[in-house]
Amino acid sequence: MTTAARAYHHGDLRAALLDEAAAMIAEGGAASLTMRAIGERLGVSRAAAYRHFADKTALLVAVAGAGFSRLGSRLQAVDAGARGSSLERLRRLGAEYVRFAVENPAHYRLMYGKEALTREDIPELREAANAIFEQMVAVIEAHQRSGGLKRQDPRAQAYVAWSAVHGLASLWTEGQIQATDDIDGLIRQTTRTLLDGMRARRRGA
Amino acid sequence: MTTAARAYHHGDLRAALLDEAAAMIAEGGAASLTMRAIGERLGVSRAAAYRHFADKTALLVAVAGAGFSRLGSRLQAVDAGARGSSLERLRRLGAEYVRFAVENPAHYRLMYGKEALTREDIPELREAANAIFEQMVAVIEAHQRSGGLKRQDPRAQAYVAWSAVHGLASLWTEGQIQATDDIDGLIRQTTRTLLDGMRARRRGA
DNA sequence: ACCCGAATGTTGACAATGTCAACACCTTCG
DNA sequence: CGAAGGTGTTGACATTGTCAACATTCGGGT
Repeated sequence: MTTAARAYHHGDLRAALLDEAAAMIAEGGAASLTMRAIGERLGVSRAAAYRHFADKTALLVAVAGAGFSRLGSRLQAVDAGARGSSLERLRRLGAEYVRFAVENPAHYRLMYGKEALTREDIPELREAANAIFEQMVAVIEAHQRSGGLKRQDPRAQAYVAWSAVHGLASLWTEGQIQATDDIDGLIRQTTRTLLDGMRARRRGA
Repeated sequence: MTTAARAYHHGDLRAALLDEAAAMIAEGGAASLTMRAIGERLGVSRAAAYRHFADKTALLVAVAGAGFSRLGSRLQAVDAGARGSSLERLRRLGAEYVRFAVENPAHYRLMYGKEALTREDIPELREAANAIFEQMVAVIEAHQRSGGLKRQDPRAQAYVAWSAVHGLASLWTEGQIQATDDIDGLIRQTTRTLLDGMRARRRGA
């Protein structure tokens, strides 16, 4: 069966490829991942990977997909174990998003940067990214209902929120933010500013 | 002299290369730009470009650099011709930033996405990106003084603002935002929300 | 236990690409 | 006008993604 865990020649090449690919990307960026090199590192031949992935893009897509899963899980975990005020819970969620990127910069870049992959639309990744987005929409809708947030189109508001956290994550992973800066402080300030602009108010605009 | 406009064999290959490279990137992404293809399109041989750029990366860096210049000019122009309230002027500035990205998606990706280039740090681009950032810092400082914005570390506040606009720009250029969405509305909502979170208030935080 | 088809893995080969070296051409300047 | 250097060309090579042909191993049916 094509499912997954098997023990043939190598043991479980497919899983090993995913792991190694992620490792190589983390070490030297997506560019350093070559089909020949990954084979060598795993002690198989250059073409071995083609028995498990149609081409290099497919491998990268799979790695990115795994990243989306992990990110989704982390967000869900934080949301589940949330306590404190509505806004503070939201803030933690945003912070967790950025933290994922900070901890897995190369992986995050792969997930959201088309450049490494082909320029074609890859449905699998679009769906994975979309799932993350829908997660955000749902949370925001909930907090709108509970009165913490302004009542606006939840999708639009989710895009705004996503922009803020993705922007910070992206700037960081691209090395645009001076390394000397205090990223945790920045995460805090970004999420706070964002939510301050999104929260429901009694008076003025 | 190595300066610029000359009229040798080709005319002005260097400039032509920059133009054509930008065009190719806009058409088919950075991946579609190959040294051989650009030569062919310009009617020169594959190695001709090497008389003007050390390698492919150098060409890409130059193109990206030109992008930073254009972006800087646009921001400056908007800032110069600003009218309206302090916050509205800032908002327009942010909107212009995103609009640049929306109008030049591939170019913007090249400018801020390391992936297309080598993973090494390219001082020239770091400086160019930094110049844009400093521009933001200066504007934000000014608006803090004039009382429109909260008084916080201007650099940190600039990072927050940059995150918001870059995030939106980035999500858009990466195709993460459904094409059916109203990008102008989104730009407006994002910049408004951001500034609402950044602005000085009379009462409670 | 044995055989067969499918699943895996290997090697050889090819095309595309970045890049360098050797060579040719044109311009400018003394 | 001739030398020097700037500019462009061609030939060649290493790297890489990928496919085809071939080899090996696993699992199941007899």
